[in-house]
Amino acid sequence: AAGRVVAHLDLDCFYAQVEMIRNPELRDKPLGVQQKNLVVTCNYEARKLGVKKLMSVKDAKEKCPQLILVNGEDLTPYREMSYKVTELLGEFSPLVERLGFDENFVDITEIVEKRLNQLQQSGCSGVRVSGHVYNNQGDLHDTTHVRLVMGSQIAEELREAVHARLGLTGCAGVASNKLLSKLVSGTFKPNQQTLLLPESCQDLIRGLNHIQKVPGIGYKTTKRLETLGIRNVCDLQAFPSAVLEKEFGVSVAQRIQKLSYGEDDTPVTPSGPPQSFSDEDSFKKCSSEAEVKEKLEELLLNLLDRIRKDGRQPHTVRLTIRQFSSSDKWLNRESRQCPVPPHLLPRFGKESSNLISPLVDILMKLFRKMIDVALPFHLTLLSVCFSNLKDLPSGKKGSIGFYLKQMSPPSGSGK
DNA sequence: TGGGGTTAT
DNA sequence: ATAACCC
Repeated sequence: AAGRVVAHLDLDCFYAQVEMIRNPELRDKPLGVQQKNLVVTCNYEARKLGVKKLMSVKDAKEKCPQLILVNGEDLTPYREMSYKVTELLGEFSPLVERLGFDENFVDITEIVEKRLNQLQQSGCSGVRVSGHVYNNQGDLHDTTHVRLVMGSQIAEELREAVHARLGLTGCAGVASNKLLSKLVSGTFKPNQQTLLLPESCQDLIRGLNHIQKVPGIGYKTTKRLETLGIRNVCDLQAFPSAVLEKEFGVSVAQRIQKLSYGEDDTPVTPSGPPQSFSDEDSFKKCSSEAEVKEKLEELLLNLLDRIRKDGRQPHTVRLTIRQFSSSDKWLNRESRQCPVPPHLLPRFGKESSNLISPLVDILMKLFRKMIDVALPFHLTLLSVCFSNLKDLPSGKKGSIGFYLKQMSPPSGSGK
């Protein structure tokens, strides 16, 4: 087996791009997408003027008084466009894995092999690289690189297709695994692509000056690594594996140490349709049962609509809350879940009106498992999640379609 | 600090 | 059910 060829696609400031498509007047103006008190992303016009991702609205307006803000708390337009991108990529290869709404991995090994065979039969030679090459190291004519170089051409075609069919621009990285493709995709930033050849792998990974930049090493792990005196990728590479295993357990220790060498053997796993549907809202204060009920009804209305369009039945409901706490930073979420009563399941295909009140009752029971309503409480977030999604028990063979593709139901002939 | 997602334990 | 990770 010769290695894989993986492309990572990362759309440029995705929410802002979607908003500019929805309203082209915003095209050439500095635009930010706002959720509550945050500018969660912004277009490049705004970035030129000093606006950054996740900047507070206050700071952003100080930096850039002309900034136009659109509310992005309802993710529906972004979610829909996101799945269109994933579906489009699925036309090239069945191996497409989503990461958030704006990133996709595509395993393009099979496409490369097919083209390689055609190329060999037609006797052509010389394969041109598309886009940048990281560090410009390595011999592009080296036959050991031909598959990756062809991968760069395919990545170009993926980006072209996304632009031509959906009007979106983005970056791509091509490398021999997911980790490296993702790391390299960000090297040239808007709307460009970069190929990583094996010679430059160590430069790429060791060039990360903080370990938290390594995808898979998050906040908690970084803190614990720092306790061990590990601050950068080189430290982690050189650290004794036995000691690391004692701190993190064998599984985590081996995984993160391999990551530090740029090694990642996890396959590109097709995401398929979503595993869960959730809707949440945050607020300054919610302190009565009546308010909770109101909020839950709103969340449910949105969710039931999405589930109806999906067509599957959720067998589990979960309620998540965040309680106000002055000191605690971010860890303060609790949840309770329970099965959806089987007699409610058939109602999921239809109008939400018969489902909403029994579900609110269930959610309020879950709520009372966490909160003693006889005492004062102060919530800052409510979230409802449906999971454990199952296909409808249908007598017919064959599973449901791909992703959220909705075909209009067959007209007439309702028996 | 938003409003989502996933997998592992 | 929580904890970690990702965007």
